[in-house]
Formats: sequence, C-alpha cells, structure tokens
Amino acid sequence: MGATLKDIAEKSGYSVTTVSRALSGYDDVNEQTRQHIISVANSLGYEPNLPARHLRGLSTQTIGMVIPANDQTFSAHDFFSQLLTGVGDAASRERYDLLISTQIPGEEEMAAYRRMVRGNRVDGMVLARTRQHDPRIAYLQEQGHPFVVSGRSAPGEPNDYPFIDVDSQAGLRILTEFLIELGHRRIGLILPPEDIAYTDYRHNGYREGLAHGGLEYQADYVVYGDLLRSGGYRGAQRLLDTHPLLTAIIACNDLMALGTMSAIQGRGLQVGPDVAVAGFDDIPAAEYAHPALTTIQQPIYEIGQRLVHMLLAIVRGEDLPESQILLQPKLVVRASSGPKLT
Amino acid sequence: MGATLKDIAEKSGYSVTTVSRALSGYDDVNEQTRQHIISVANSLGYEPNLPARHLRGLSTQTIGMVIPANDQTFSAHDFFSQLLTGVGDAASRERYDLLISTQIPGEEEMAAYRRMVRGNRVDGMVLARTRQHDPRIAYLQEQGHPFVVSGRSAPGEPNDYPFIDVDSQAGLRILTEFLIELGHRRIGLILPPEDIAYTDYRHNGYREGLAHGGLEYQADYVVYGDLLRSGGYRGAQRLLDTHPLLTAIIACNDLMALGTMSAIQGRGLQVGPDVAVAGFDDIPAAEYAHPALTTIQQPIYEIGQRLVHMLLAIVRGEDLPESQILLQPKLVVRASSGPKLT
DNA sequence: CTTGACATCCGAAACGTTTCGGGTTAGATT
DNA sequence: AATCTAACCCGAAACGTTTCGGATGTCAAG
Repeated sequence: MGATLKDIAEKSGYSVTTVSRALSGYDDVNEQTRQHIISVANSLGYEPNLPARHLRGLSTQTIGMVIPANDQTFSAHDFFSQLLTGVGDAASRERYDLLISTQIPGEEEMAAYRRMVRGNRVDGMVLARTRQHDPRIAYLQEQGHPFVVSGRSAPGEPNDYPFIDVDSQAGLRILTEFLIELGHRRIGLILPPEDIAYTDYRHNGYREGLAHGGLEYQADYVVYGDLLRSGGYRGAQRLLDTHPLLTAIIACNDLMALGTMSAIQGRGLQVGPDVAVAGFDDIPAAEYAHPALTTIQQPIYEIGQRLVHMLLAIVRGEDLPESQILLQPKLVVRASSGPKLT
Repeated sequence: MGATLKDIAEKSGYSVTTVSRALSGYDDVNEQTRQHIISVANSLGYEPNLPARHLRGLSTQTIGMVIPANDQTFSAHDFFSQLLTGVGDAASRERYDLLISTQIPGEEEMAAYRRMVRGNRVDGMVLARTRQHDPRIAYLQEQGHPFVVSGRSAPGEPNDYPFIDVDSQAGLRILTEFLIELGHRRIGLILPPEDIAYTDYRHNGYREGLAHGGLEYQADYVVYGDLLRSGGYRGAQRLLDTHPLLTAIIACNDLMALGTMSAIQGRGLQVGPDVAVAGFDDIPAAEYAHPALTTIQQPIYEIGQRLVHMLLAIVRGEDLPESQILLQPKLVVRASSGPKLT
C-alpha cells in the first residue's frame, strides 16, 4: 500500500541507498539531489516502515506500560490515568509513543511483558504498583532491559533499580499523628491488599504514628481492602460492626476512603463530626467529595513525567543524577477529618 | 540479546523453516520434532521478534489511538480515561495491545497518525472527539486504513464511516425540557469550542427544547467554553455578570458544569435552589460532586468496548451488522438541578 | 519392480530499511 | 601524464520472520 524507498528510488532515478541517505540527512549527498528526493518522497506520501527499521535494531521510539485491567470498575483507574497522562505528555515531548497493554496480574501479564521486551517493541518500560517479590522486576532485571518503577519494593526486599516513590510510611505517620492531635483515640485502618509492596510501609507508618501519640496498636482495628471504592465500603462496615466506638478511619487510598464515607453515611452518621475519614493519593475526586476528603497528596502526574525522563536517560546511556527518588508526602486537610474533639 | 529462530535451529538440529513451522502449529512437522523444538525454544526463552513479523505484513495485533495532550489539566482526561479503559479492556480480551500517542491537535498530531498508519504499526485506529472538517478522518479514508470513531461528524458533513455516538441533540433537548418543566424560564448554555463536531448538535438540542417549552431563543444566553473546569467557571461568570437573572445553566460537559458550580458558589449563591446546573457525560466525579450533578449519561466505557469490536470486525473483513450506532441518552437527575420552582 | 501417496523436512526468496565498504567522476596538484 | 582529493553515489549484506515450492525417504498398492 504505502510507498517504499524502492518506489522513490525508481521514480527519482537514484538508488535505494542514496534515497535512504538523503532522507536521513547524511552529508554525502548533493543538496540538489536531496531536495529532489524529498519532493518525490512527499509526492508519494512516503512514511518510513517502522517495523523494518526496528528489525535493524534501531530505536523504536516507544515506551511500554502494562496496566492492570479491571473491567467495569474503571474509576479505579484514577491513579493510572493520572500516571498515564504524565507519562504520555512527557513521552510525546520526546517524540516517543506509548505501547499499552491492559492485563490482569498473572501469567498473561508476564506474557505481555515478554512480548514487549523480547519482542523488541519498546525501548524501555514503566512499571507501576510494585508487588511483593514482583516477578516483573525480576524478569526485567534478568533481561537487562531498561525500566523504571513507580513505587519501590516492599520493606526488606532489595531496591536495586531506578524508581520514584512517595514515602508513604511517613505519609501514614503524619496522618495518624494528625488525627491523634485532633483528639482521636480509636483509629481504624483499611490497608491495601497484602501483596502490594507499599502495604507494609503504610502499616508501619500507622504504628509509628500511634506510638508517637502514646496509643497502643490494636490489630483488630486494621482490615485489608482491595483499593476500590467497594473495598472501602466493606472494610468500613466490618470495622464499625465490630468496633462501633471508632472515631476515625484511615483508608490507604482515596477510592477506599470514598467507600468508607458512603458506609458511614449509610449508617446515618456524619463524616467528620461522628467519624473522621482520611485517604491517600489526592485524586481529583477527593477535592470534590462531600465532605471534601482529607488526604495525603502524591504528585502522580509529575511522577509520570519524571519517570519518562529517567527512563530515556537510561535508554540513551546518559547517567542519572538520581536514580532512586523518595518524595516527601504532603498532608491536605479538608472537611472529612472533622473538627478537633473536645 | 534474545534468541532467534536460527539459534533454536542450530541447537535442535533442524532448519529455520522447520522450527518456524513447528512453533506456529503447521501439521507437516512430526509431533515428536515439534515437542523437541518447543522445549528448546523454551529453554532459550524464545519470544518472536515482532518487527520481523510485521515486516512480512502480518497482523500487528495493535490498535492505535491518538489522544489530545493537555499538560497539567489531566482531569480533563476523564472522558478519555474512561474511553481508553474500555478500549484497552476489550482489546486485551482479543489479545490486542494499544499504541497511544498524546498530541496537541495540529500538524504534530497528523504526523502521529501517519506514523501509525503508514508506518505499519497498527491494524486499525480508534478516533475520538471528532472536529469539524476533521482532517484525520479525511486522511484515514484516503489511506483506506481501518478505523472507527467515537462521535459522528458535525451536522451537514458526510458520515460515511463507522462510528458510535450518543444523540446529544436529543440529550440537550431532554435537559432543556426538564429544566423548563421545573419552572425555569431563563436558561444559560455553555457550549464546547466551535470546532468540535458535536457542538452544533447540542446547540440545536437546546433550541429545540426551548421551542418545545414555548420559550424564545436568546443568543446572549449562550457562551462557548473549552471543555475544562476553568472554561465552565469563566463561562458562568460571564453569563451571570451579564444576566444575573438566569435561574439555570446547562454546561455541555460535566467538567464545565463543575466549574459552573464553583462560580455560582463563589458568588454566595446556592447551586440548585438559586441557580440550577446540569452537565453532560456523567463522569464519576458528577456523582460525588457537591451537590451531585444532574447530567446526561453517556456509556463511555461501553462505547470504548464496542468500538474495539467494530474495529476488529472491519480488520478481519467480517461484515458489521451495524456500522453507525446512535445511542439514546439518559437523563440522570441529582441535586444540582434543584427543586421545582413555585 | 514401478508407481503413487504420504509424512517430514528444507532452501531460498521476500518484507523495507540501514550501513559498510567500496566505486566513479571531475578537478586540482605534482 | 600520473596522482591525489573531494564530492557524490551505489551494491550487497544484514536484521528475523514466514512461506512457496520443492526434496527426500518410506511404504503400500499395482
């Protein structure tokens, strides 16, 4: 269908070699010849065949990313759409495209990674939402393929790769201390699934906050959720059924916090005055929730952009000033955390 | 780096041809041989080189999509992240990946299309947010490359391509009639930018609604916005500055409606009782806005999925039962449209 | 003993590009 | 007249795969 170098060569009377060299700006072709070739190329609507280029081992100008699929519950993608937008915008400025595969974690997911990496379709990969003993990281390291990660490994695991993460241990400590300062003594916690790498960090931060406020850690104030709104709803129900005297609940992401608010309101209680709620992420919906959600801000969009810059530096063989970045979290106080208790 | 067919051929003692045929399931290779070859392939971690395959003209198993970039304002991507998720999930089920390029509309954007289409990187393209005299559609038709579109052409332009759209003219008529029924007589309208294909449909729907309710169309009750929250804010300010007696404002998408609510609340007025507000799209934030937003529901996620099915049918040469789908919009009444006026 | 059929295998060409290692010409220098 | 240089150009190989069109060997039927 499309015109090839050969077509241009025939039409212009030069060889394929010369056409190729003219088009890619070598200086051993006459300027007049080059102009002629370029005009023929344009008249034929020539566009280079990328697979052919890649076959020669040239850059694919493409960044790969595998994102978790989860059908209906697209709003769970809030985090990923922000990350994706950051990655996409930064990539575009570097004339890179994105190859995206949405996959449910598991065998198919690893196959998607293999297709991209060994299949030679991308120059580098962006990973997100690290898990414990993450097989994706092991694979990419073993392949020696350039990659960067949003989120470091779980505590105790090696972190021998480039990443950007927010210190969520500090985040949860700050949140917990803040609630204690408001006067709360019984604070529930809804954690992410156990296999997520940052779960332990947040769990630890919560414990640190309690210790700092002189409160004892109560294992049954803590439940696990699924990072979705529904998980927050169920988690809050469970906590309030067993411990109706809780005066505050921290959910480990904003989506679960929104679910928590629904559960509280469904019981005829007021979010804030009756039960304080706090989340983590500061997704756009947090600001517009009712009441607006107190949360820990993560600059997800910026992280996406910086990941691209790191990745391309690695791909180009430049060395990175910083290859492991830990950002400090920021507390954003809104109405959901309620007034100071008296 | 990665193992090739040649490596497997050498290690197994068969020819490259036989290895290739064994691996791709031809039946003229001995079952025992095949097993042997497969085990060698696995031991070498073989993964086919996709560019090489594509060079031979085989399917790329990839769907292309160019989405508008707009830096900071990622929340504007609400519509696109839902569409993207729908497209991604459906594609994944068909073992397709997505090639995404984020681009600001203009020359660079067309270049991204050319790279994907003529560069042979995708089997088909998904377009969204049709514009007037859309050069992308003209290009894809001229190239004869498979594509499907979310949103038909502007009124009066030909619609000779497969699309899925929501009848937004009906949507705006319904919305307008609903507000009139509530007792509103002075209803402002914030339209999308003029070059968006659906702008005239929505404008017409508004006029139809007014006519049906026996109200006269007032050109100065209508302003144009930019589809972002900020555009809704500015549009509402302009409307209320010049026409403080407006009792209702329709914004042509939810994001602008949220901006409109901020503007109203910033003036010390109550959204609903003082000024009714309605939007269009039913993005997740609409439900959690305060007050919750009355709006027209578009099943964006499902549209994304159906677009993929249509596109793949075209790519595979199957014929489509329906290639131009117009969905009926659904009114979702929430608090922002306020009570019946007395 | 021929013939044909079948099962199994393979050589070589092709896809479109880039690039190495030249070649040819014209003019300038010896 | 021979040599050198610079400017311009090109043939052929290579990337990894698929596939067309056979080739070879075995065995049963004629």
